[in-house]
Amino acid sequence: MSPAANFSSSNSSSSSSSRWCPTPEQLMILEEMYRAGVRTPNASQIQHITAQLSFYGKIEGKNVFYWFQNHKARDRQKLRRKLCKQLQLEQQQLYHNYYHYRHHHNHQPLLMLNQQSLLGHFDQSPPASSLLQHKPSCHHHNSSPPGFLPQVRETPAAAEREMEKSVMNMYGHDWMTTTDVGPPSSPACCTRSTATRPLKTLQLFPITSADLKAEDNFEEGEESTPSVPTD
Amino acid sequence: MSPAANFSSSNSSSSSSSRWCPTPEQLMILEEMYRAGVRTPNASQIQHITAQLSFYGKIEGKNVFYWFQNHKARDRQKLRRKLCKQLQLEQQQLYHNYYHYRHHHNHQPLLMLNQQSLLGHFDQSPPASSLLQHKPSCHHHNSSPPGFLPQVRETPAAAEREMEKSVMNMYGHDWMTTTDVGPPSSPACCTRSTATRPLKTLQLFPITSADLKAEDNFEEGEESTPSVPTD
DNA sequence: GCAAATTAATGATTTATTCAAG
DNA sequence: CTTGAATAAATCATTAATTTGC
Repeated sequence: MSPAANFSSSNSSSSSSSRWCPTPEQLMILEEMYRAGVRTPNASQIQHITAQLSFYGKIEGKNVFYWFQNHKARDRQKLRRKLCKQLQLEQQQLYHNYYHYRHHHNHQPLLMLNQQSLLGHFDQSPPASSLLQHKPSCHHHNSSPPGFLPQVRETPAAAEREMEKSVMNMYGHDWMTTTDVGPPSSPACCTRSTATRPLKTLQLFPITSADLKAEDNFEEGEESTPSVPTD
Repeated sequence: MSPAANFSSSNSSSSSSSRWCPTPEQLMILEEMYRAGVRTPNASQIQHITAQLSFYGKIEGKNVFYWFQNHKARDRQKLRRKLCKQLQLEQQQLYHNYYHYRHHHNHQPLLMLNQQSLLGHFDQSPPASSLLQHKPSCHHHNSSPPGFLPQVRETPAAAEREMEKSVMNMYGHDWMTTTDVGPPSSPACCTRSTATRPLKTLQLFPITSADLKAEDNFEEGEESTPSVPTD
């Protein structure tokens, strides 16, 4: 019966599965609703939702209820942690970047560009583990409380200020107009016109949240994607 | 495709080119990074990337920023469209099955499960006819919510409050005991084997990390814990 | 073959949401 | 309840592909 509706509910007969296992369709719809604004549906809403979702697989009202509860909570949690991590990473990387930038001045055979190091400095390896030892609520400090930059002990005050600034104007679009890094010395191997380059000193850039994605995991879906372990 | 090694004019001498045109090398590197997991680089990361890419042609931080933004968005868009399509197809098939199963020649307004109507379904029953229209749009929200959906376009806070209240009602457990909203005869939900009789003292069933969302880490339960008060 | 015209991609802006801090 | 921070979604705009008439 209903081959089309053959969601792979792995618990048809096993009867051992004690918990609901949302089918992709259910999950997608739930997320869609969440995105649309549903946060804590009331009883009748839950009934509706459950009725609808039941077409895609076994489901009960409580599942829906809990799903929204959990999703909301985890969303919040995720965001909070993201902010924390981002700050720490940023501080750390700032130092690294400076170092790297100074250190990197050699020519690479076109297309070779040591992405390795670049990526290495980026999200791939979240050494945050060591930084985030204290899992408890990482208080974000908008204005950097005087005792919260333990990892940056090496970062000069200048860097700190830089960061502050860059973090500051994200949508002021200030960084956009003045942005332009001065390339070491372009070997002019560029295939494009690449006329002139203002060669300005680097300026502010948009702070764009953590790089380590913990939020798009839904769509990224790839088998071998690094997709950082989140934590 | 696109030898890309040709003078593409456009930007001859002055800055006539109004927008950045990535060189193949730059593009390649960017894509490599994206593949490697970089999604939303922060200020310092953008600095770094820009510095590196400037080796291959003129580029500014904002270009890098925008590139990642767009790439990510369009990637997601693509995937979403795919999912929608699939979902709709399944719905159609479901409907078809059901249609044949029950009324060989009658249009039955069975629960239609298209996202939009789903969202709107809280309010009123949507026209089932649209189900067979096979509309590939599947656009999320925007346009205008068909039904009402508490806060799709209204004051989120207000709606939130509304829902908060409803949560209280929830705890009446009424909906929980009612659980399993039996679909007409859902061709696929004949799995009422285990949960036919909802227990009053239900255990908590957090969303299980099905396949899409990899919620591997549940650290602090925080408010996510349903904790059904039981009054 | 080649440009004008048309369409598809994609860079750049704007707008709407979301959560949390004050 | 308001506001700040930071997107992600939607949209605008320009460049590259392509189609088409000559």
